[in-house]
Amino acid sequence: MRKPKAPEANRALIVEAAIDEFAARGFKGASMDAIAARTDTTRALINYYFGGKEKLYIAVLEHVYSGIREAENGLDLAHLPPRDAIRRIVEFTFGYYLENEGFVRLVVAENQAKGRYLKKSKLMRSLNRTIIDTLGGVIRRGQADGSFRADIDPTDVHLAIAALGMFNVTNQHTFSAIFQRDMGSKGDVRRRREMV
Amino acid sequence: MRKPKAPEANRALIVEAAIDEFAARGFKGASMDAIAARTDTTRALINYYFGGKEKLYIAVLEHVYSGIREAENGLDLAHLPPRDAIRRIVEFTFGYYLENEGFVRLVVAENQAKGRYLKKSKLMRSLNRTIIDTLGGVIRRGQADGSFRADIDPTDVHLAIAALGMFNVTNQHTFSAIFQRDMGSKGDVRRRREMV
DNA sequence: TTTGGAATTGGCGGACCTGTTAAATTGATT
DNA sequence: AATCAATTTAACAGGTCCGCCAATTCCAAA
Repeated sequence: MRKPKAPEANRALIVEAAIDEFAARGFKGASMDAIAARTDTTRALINYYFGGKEKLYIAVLEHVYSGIREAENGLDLAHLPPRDAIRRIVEFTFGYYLENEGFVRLVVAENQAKGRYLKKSKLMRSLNRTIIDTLGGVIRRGQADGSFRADIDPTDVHLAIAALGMFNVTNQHTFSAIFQRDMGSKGDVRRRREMV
Repeated sequence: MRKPKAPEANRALIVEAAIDEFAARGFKGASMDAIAARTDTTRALINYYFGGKEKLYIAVLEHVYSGIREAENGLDLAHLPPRDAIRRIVEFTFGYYLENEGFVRLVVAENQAKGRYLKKSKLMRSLNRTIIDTLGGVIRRGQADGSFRADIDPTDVHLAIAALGMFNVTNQHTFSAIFQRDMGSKGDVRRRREMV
């Protein structure tokens, strides 16, 4: 009793399952068998496809980073006044992190590994220039029409947006436990997004 | 050829080494043998002291949380005007995270574990009330003398301060790698602290 | 000096986990 | 129908890691 051949579908399934597993347990903590179980395949098959745990992890990393940058490119900010454009970027980012915990937790995992695997992927550098560019464009427009101060660095702005957005996801559990707040409740989330 | 008896000194050494190891590799990733090697002891001895990996991890958690809360209590804010007091809290927190990466990375690790171990420690709840109380006190004073708005929640303020401060440490590597910034350079760090 | 409990060590057993390899199976092509 | 490459499976070998136990050593008090 064999499964029918479905390599492409399997590849996609494996990547999705791997996102969850790596996000939940980090690189070392993740188990190839666990990923195989989630996809009704075997560890050997995954190795046949991706060539090992590390290669799979890097493939996952590239997949999720591509995902968020693509979504950002679809924001269509050109016709918005600078202040509204910034607000839109903030709300989008905050929401994206919330709906894609996998991405956020992978970034955390990758930092725990000191960025070791990210550095091995050439694809990354080109990929991530775009968010700074779009942010820079909006800021320049805002400076030209007087909405924004002159001494603003796009990378700094991105840092602030990312920091406040990620914290909500990454520190959910300790924050909830320590300060008796349900970080997940709908009302609170909306309020925090507004605050950012 | 045995080592002399030095249980108290050993206990302290082991906790320090465990902070580094757990911070660097997370709960599951950390190796008891690695901790033993750093302290010139053996895995069996550590188990004799702490009763297992999980108990040791919880002891470490309580140790580092006690550390930051004690330091916060020494801030002596009563004689400062509200705005200066807030600024002092921000600068202290930012600096403490930077100098105690171990603490920050342990918080990250604990969140990856969904706060499982933190919840097992009764000590935590009482410990962490203090930071919110001191912040609340400063904010009330500021609202009374008109420096601050009325609609401010101390927990929200703490969240913002913690988020921006932690991001610098936790996302150092991915941020540096992606945006070609050396997050560690002295000048940049000072500038970012001022920004917060 | 003896003794008893605390501290310390080495080693064993069991559980996981990963990468590989040889064999079995499938589906398309001839 | 036969063939052949692409998939898929089962099993093995090597490695790491943790908790436990029995034995040994240290120290202080009697």
